[in-house]
Amino acid sequence: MKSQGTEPRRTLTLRDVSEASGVSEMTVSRVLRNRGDVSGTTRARVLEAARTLGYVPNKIAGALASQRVNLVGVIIPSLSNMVFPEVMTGISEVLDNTDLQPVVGVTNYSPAREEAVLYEMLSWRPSGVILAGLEHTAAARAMLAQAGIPIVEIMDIDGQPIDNAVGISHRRAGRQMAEAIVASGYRKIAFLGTQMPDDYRARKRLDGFEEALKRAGLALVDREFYSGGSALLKGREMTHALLARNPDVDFLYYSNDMIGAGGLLYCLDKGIDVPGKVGLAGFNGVELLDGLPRKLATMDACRLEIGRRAAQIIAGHNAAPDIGSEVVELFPTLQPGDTIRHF
Amino acid sequence: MKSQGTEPRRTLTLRDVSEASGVSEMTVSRVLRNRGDVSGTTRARVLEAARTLGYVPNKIAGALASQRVNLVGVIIPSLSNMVFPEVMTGISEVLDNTDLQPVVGVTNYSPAREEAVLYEMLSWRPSGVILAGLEHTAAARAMLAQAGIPIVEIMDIDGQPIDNAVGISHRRAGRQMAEAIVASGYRKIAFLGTQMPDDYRARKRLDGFEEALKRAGLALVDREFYSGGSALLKGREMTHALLARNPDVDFLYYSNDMIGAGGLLYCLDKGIDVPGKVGLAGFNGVELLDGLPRKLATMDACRLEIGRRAAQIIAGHNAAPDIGSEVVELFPTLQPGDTIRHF
DNA sequence: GCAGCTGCTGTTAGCGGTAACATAGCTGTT
DNA sequence: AACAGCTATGTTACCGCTAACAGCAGCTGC
Repeated sequence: MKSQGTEPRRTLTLRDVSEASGVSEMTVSRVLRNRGDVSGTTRARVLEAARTLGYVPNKIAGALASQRVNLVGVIIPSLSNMVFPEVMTGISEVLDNTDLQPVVGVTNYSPAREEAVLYEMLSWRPSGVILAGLEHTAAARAMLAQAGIPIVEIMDIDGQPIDNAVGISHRRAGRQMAEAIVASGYRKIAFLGTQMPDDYRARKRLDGFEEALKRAGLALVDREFYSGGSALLKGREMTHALLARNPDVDFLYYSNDMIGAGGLLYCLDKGIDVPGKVGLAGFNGVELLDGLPRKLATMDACRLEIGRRAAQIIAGHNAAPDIGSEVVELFPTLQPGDTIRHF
Repeated sequence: MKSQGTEPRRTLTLRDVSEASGVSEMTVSRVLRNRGDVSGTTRARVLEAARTLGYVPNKIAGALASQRVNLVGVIIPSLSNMVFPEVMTGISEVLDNTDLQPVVGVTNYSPAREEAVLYEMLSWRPSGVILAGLEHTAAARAMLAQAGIPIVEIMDIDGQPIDNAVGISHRRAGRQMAEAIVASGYRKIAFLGTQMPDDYRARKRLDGFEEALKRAGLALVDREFYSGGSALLKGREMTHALLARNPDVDFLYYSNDMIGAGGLLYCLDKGIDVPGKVGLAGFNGVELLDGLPRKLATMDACRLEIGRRAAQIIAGHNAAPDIGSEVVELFPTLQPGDTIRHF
């Protein structure tokens, strides 16, 4: 803090270490970065001096001089819904084996905020950017395209990526789920989800879902949206409202597992026969579901793997700058759980 | 990306904007930072040029020249347990009204990793650091003390802070919960929690809890620990194991709400009378609980407020550097819910 | 008419490192 | 002995921006 024990002490520089160890600043720099040949004795003396002084290198100066920044910007909509932390885990896992470091920015599903966060990040000249989704403001797209660094758009591949992309087809995922539901004999199907002006992926799932229903000669019986609040509680409330409105509904498709879990708990509370009278399904494959009394049908979104692959792309470009762009499609698997009836 | 439309284009600098708009680099710099007087016409010309070129300032150079970095390092143990995202929300909420920006680092409850993350962060010379807990490696403490920037240790105040601290007394929280439980007539009390070599706060809660039991002439009947995996599921499993071992236990105190929720679901599944035969309590006050069939007793940890106050301290020091250190103690409230019986 | 503003713009000298090149001392070779 | 070929270290010139100060109009006031 401010006025520590000894003196007013300004912050240390290479020069301080250089003077303390009797070699040039350059040599100190080399030792501290393990770059170039330095004799064992000198290295030891320098390290000793740096340690006792408590020198912490100034990466700002280093980055400016070397034109190299070991940071990777990661821009995600939210931290509080279990899905992005897992993506982060995948990213960290891979970057931990490189000299790159993730830096997180959060947009709260606001495109304007995404643009602002991106601008801020690019102004630190990172080695790459990973960001969620394919939909961005025009300005954001322009910045990304101009940045001259590898960009990976994650989660979604239904659209035109700027550079690289890693994700799943949410449209297809929605379709698959609808097909499975219809195949199990459910006919009166309803949707419950987030209000999604800016959750494009939830919208794409719904689009795919409805498309497959249509192809089967069906249509959604009803739909219910929410925003904000405890997802579990909202799931209960929405389920209650929807079933009250449509007592004959036989399947509830939720846009995410959390509200699905709320719905499941509600049905169990009310003694509703699941999956006999009503079937349920969510989306994401969150770990939370493992602890529920019954396993909710879901599709995992390959979150960990998405994080890993995205990081690998950035790391790859960092090691060998002239690789081309790529699009990696992952395929989620349907986990039927205990809430879709089997024949 | 790499080879976009037009030319090989190196990244733009102030000079490019300066040439495009016919004024000096300094004037461009002033316009872009809204610093100093610039005529309206010039300002407009510069902004126009910057916009059409797609110029993004280089904060690395700016920070080096001005010796000012608008970043605040935030170091937390984990993103995946609902508690830290909420702290982050509080921090962002406050910093959004300043020119400061949070940068997150995650330690996974490892002191060595915390030290590494801290070193990395300090090497970017942030304007302040917020980090969880009062326990750090000796080297980390030394770095923090030397950094010459405001430090805020959050979550916990049972110990000696390096500079500022904002948090609650976990020891007291544990004590309070024990007192409430004993007051409700429970006598055969067990603890279920995380294995906590490095979760000092969970340990302090348990310490306080046992201390209060002892004062009431009681002791823990049994205890059960876990690590890793789905907390909800673990809660079920541990509860099962513990109740099998001790059929006469009448209260289960969980180290966090998530495993508590698992325990609650288990008890409801098994038809165990809650809170008649067995009472339950957790810790944290997570939103998730609102959706459960019955409300788990808990104590909120003031997470949002902790984030806010910590950010305010940093912002305050940033505005007026000569403020002294402070310790802010917050007081969690006990939420009895439906899982402690009332007289 | 001129000192003394005020308002706008330019110049200079770094910030703390690192790339690239230069240099000094040693080998081992022929 | 002379020289290439090391290895270990030092020197120089920036990286892109901003603080601090300098300059120069055009006014104001007396």
